[in-house]
Amino acid sequence: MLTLKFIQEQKDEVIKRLKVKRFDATEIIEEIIRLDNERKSTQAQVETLQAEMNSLSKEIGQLFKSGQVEEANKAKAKTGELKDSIKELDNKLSETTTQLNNQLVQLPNVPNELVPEGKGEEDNVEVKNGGKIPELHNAVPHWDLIKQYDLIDFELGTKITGAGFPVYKGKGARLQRALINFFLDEAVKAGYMEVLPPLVVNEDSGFGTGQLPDKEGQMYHVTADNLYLIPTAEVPVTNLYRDVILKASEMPIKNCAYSACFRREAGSWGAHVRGLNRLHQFDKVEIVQVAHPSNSYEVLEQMVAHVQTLVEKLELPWRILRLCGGDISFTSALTYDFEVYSAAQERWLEVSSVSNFESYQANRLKLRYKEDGEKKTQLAHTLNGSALALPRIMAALLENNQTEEGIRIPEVLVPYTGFDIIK
RNA sequence: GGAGAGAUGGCAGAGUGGUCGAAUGCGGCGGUCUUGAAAACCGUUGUACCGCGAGGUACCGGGGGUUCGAAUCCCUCUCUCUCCGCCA
Repeated sequence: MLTLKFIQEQKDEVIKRLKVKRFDATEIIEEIIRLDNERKSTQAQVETLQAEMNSLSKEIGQLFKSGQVEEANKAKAKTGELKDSIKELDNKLSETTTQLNNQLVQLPNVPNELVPEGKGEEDNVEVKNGGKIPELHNAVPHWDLIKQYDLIDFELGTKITGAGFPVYKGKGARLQRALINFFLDEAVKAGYMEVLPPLVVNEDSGFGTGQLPDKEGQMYHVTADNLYLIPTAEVPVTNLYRDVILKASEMPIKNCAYSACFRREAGSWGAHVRGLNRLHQFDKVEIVQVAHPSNSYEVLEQMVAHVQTLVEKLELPWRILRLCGGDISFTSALTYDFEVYSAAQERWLEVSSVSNFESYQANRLKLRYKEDGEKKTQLAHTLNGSALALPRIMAALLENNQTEEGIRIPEVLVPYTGFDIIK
């Protein structure tokens, strides 16, 4: 969430920039400022009374100690009223604070200046592309290829779990594992430290990265223990740094993680979400960085560059989009999406999303740093990106590399798969 | 799942109703000494909020209560450890 200081000091700027996200913040900001001011004055009152109470209590203690019991009892009588006022004001204070927080979490992150105006996907701006779109005739879509070569079984998944939970089999499973290992190895080579996090997180973690309180419905909730299945490794990995004060010299922190990801995603199930295009459970390798505010945008560029090397090595046609205000997420300040071209579906598939959250998550996480020798703490910046999400990569690889003989495996993956063609 | 013990500052660990934001040790930082380092010695060392400032307030796992006053007493939740059971 945004800091109160920022909102108070740059109110008009916040309203203006949130318009790019198509969010009218005028009212909510007025309310936040009103509540914050109320909070401050109530707090001042409470603290004055508490100070009074503290000194009175000390006096009573002294009186008892010196045996002046009567005096002490007299003084005691005075505290009752004070106590009541403190209690009353204290209740008001916590009520105001709760209301303030409720408003604050509803305010999205302000977008960076680079974020273009726009309503939705169609207004995203292509910033770069590469690779070659293969020319295939009668290309078979991946949902048919996986049946033909017996790589993934959706019906079996439906039988044991439900729709959107595929079962990978034989070379399909092996290819999946190859991609995971390839992505992890590449990330480690690029300086990211690998972590293998829990796939289930608590409420605090969900709040820290911004999934809770509002996007509850998108996660699977283990109600018996009040835990959530992670929608992305971003959640557990970023939360490793919750309530942490770093030294400036420790940044940037670079972590990567493979995880299964779980999404309830109550969307439609038409042609565009067929096969591997949208699943309830899928695999992903995520890269996460905690960076100094002064260079977090350079870090973002590096992360984008890293993802680019992946799609290039996989020989997939790719393009990078800068998300417009209407398509960028609630918590992000700037996001680049990677898409790869899927030759049989004849459309671009999103396979990565790389974002700078600036201090928006850090403020929720209480993730701070100190400059060398400085006493005051400042909020760090957090970033993350998919590197990469597997299912659509798999879809594109299968569709783009289909030949008369079978499905050709890109060279970089052969050491991982142990085969160079699926027949 | 059953029984017991516990949760205090970066770490270890004292404190069982007032003078305790909290002893002491270690670690960190600064200094003295030294050509430099080590050792020794001296000093310093939590976070947040309010306030221009002086200063004030809160925090001893979380929440609630008792009391003029709570790290300390009571209730409750969470977590950790030990033993037993079960188990990949």
